[in-house]
Amino acid sequence: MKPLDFEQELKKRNINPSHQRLKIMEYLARHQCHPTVDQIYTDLQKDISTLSKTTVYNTLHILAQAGLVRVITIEDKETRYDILTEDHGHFKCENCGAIYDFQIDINALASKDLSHFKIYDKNVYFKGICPKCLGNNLPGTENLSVQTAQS
Amino acid sequence: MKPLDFEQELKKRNINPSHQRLKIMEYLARHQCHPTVDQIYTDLQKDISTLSKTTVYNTLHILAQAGLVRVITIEDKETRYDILTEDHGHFKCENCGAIYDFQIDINALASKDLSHFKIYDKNVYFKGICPKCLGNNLPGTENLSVQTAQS
DNA sequence: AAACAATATTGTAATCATTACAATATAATT
DNA sequence: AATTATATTGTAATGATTACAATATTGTTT
Repeated sequence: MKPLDFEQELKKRNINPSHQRLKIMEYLARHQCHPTVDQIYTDLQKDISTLSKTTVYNTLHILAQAGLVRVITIEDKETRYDILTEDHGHFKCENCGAIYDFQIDINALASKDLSHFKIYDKNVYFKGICPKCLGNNLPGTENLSVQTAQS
Repeated sequence: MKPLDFEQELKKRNINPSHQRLKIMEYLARHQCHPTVDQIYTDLQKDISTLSKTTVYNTLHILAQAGLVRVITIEDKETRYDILTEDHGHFKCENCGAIYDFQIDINALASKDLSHFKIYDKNVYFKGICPKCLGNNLPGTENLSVQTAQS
C-alpha cells in the first residue's frame, strides 16, 4: 500500500483518518519489522508527544478488524503487527528472536477438511534457527526482527 | 502416541517420568481439545489435590522443548497445548472460539526462501467462521474447542 | 459562527496469564 | 541411612492488555 493511500483506505472503510491513525499506519509502512505496541508507541511519541498507548492499542484493533493490518502471534508474549497483508509466512529465530518474512503460496494449502468453513485469515508460522545464527555458532541477540528471508 | 508409552517417551529423553508429568501427558491425550493451562490444572486437581499450577507450567515447558507437545498460540491470550505433534493445522472460529484440527501437508510448504534456515516447528493457523456458526446465523459460545474439521 | 452531538484520545487503574524464586518434598545415589 | 540432585509447591512479582471515565477533538445542525 502506498503511503498516500492510507487516508483513502480508511475513509473507504468508514474509519476517521485521524492524525494518530495515519501516523500509526505510516509507521507500520516504514517499519515492516513487525513492531510491538511498545515499539510503535515509544517511537511515535517523539512525533506526537501527547500520544497514549491506549490509542495505539485502539488503532491497531481497528486496523486489524478492517483487514488493514495483520496480527502476528508467533509466540512472543507481545503481539506484533504487520501492514503487509499479502500472503506470506513468518519465521522466528529461536536464538536471536528475529522474525523473517518468507514467500509462501498459502492458497495452495486449501484443505478439503475446511470446505464448509469461512476462512478470513491464514497464518503460517515457522520456528527454528536463522542462517546468521547458524553461521555464528549461536551467539546472542543482535538482530531484532527486521529481516526478509532471501538467501 | 499410546498412553502407556508416555513413561518410555520421557525416559528416552532423560525426563523423569514423575506422577504429575505422566498425568499431564495422559490428560492431554484424553483431551485433545487444545486445553489451556488453567483447564489442565483445574481438572487434574481433582486427581492430584496438591497439584500446583506452576508444575503444570513447568511440565508443559519441558514437554514442549522435548517435542512431545505442541504449543498453540493462535491469538487467545491463553496458550493452548496439543499432544498431537503430527503435521496438522488449526482453525479458530472467531464466533464461538472453537479450535478445529485440519489436515494439511505442511511439508509441501517448503519455501525456497528458507533453504538456509533450520526449521524446527511449523504451524498453520486459519481463522474464520465454522460451519456450525455459519448454519446457526452466528449464535453464541456453545462449543469450546474440541472439534475436528471433517464435514 | 455557535451550539450540540458524536467520535477520538488520553491517563490511570484493574485484570490476568505467565514467570521468578524460595521453601519443601521426593527421588536417586553413594 | 546419609547425601545429593531433582521435582513440586505456593506466593509474590512482572508485564502486556483491557476497562473505563474524563477530556479533547471533530462533524453536523441550526
